[in-house]
Amino acid sequence: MDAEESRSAIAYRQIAGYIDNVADGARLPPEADFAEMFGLSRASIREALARLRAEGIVRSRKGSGTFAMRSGAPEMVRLSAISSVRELAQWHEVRLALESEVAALAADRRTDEDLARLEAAQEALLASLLTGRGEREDVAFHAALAVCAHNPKLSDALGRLTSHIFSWGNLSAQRSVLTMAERRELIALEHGAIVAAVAARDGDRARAEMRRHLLAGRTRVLSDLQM
Amino acid sequence: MDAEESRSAIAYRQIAGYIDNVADGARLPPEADFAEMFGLSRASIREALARLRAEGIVRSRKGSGTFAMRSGAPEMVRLSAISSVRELAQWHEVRLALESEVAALAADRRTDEDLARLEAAQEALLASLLTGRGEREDVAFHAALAVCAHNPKLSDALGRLTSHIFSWGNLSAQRSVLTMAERRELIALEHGAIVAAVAARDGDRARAEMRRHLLAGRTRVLSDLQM
DNA sequence: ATCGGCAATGCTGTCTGACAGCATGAATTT
DNA sequence: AAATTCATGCTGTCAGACAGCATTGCCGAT
Repeated sequence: MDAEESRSAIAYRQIAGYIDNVADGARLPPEADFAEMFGLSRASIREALARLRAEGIVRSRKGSGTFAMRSGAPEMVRLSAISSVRELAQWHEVRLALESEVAALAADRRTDEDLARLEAAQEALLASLLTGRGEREDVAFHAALAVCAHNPKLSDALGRLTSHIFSWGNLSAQRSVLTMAERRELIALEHGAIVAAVAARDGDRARAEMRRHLLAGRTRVLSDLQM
Repeated sequence: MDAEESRSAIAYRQIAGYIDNVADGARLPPEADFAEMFGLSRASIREALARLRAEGIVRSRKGSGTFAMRSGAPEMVRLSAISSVRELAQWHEVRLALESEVAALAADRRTDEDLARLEAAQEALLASLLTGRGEREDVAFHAALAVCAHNPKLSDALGRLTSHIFSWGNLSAQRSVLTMAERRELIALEHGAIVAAVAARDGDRARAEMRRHLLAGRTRVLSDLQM
């Protein structure tokens, strides 16, 4: 089910959960206690705390202790590093939410020029899949769709999120269970359905097709990871 | 007066400087080499690397090495001050995307305790609407719903976004075209439909009801603004 | 009794040494 | 030449130890 989560990731999750049930500014248990609590070494605890420190969730003072900083109210949503399959799945759900809305808005608001650019992006993607993995062209397709939605905030957030998720996949082993031909056919089909819905200005259908596309992609990725 | 810089801070500065002079995606020297270079222990190097990992500047792969990720966007999106109705509408669309997905996931994944908390939040909201504007309770209701979705990334992003939007529009509720009684009735109706869908574990209906709720709210706010 | 200093204790920061397990490239075999 | 095995390098993790800062609480001086 869950591909082995690293020990420091376990520590991170546990400590984050601990902080959720604690007052703002409260002092956390010593690292040694956390280590004993979770059955991990102090090194793993420190690894997790280093991440929490970097995220502003926690603050450590030498000789004094580590303190929860829940009111660290950053004015932005941070894309913290993805360190487990679980986190990848969570970000993927955020992407699904944004991208399906983008598809619907794109169908409602697209101009004819928008549609032309979208179709061009789709053709470029299919062409590049004959020779390479077409990863960049896939991103370009989704970017072209985002433009159609005419909502800069939404497309900006989605763009950063997508590249964040892709950067994880870049460094992980790219061993797909699909052949290039199968992959190309699937993308042609799924993207094609989205383009058709956008062309028909059918927002609900565009949303549904995008959901199908992303959910299918998630299934493919997860089955790859379980090989 | 030099407040002694911690060793891990030195390591962080040095490694960050090293990364600046290196290509994107390049492989960094092994931790042991960094340690020898800077005259520090591997523990301090790892402490610095943990921070760089959390910031998305580097990524480590077990058995392979640590790699520079200069293009890693550290933040999802900056919630800059809303300075126009157009921007408000754009953020509202982002919220709509996230919140409707949250509603669907909440219906799929809620536990019985989640549901109890959600219903309690709804009752608290209705009670507070008898005396005040119930703004804080409204936020609490949506927060309770976000908990049901069991996706920290998604609920965190949504929470920040919602408070951002609310910080702008807190005056809109004051000069509303609706009487308090009308407002209460509408919220009872719309929230009640969402709660019912979550209780029935009907994700699609929860999504639809949330969309309706937010779209109705947008219409109300915009009509207020045009008064 | 109050206040100032002082020792004891607890905690984080850092160091050292070691080992497991994954990834990669080289050597070897077919 | 291709496939397989093997050797090596690197990160992740563990264990134990010590330095130095903060805080607590005791003790003595006034």
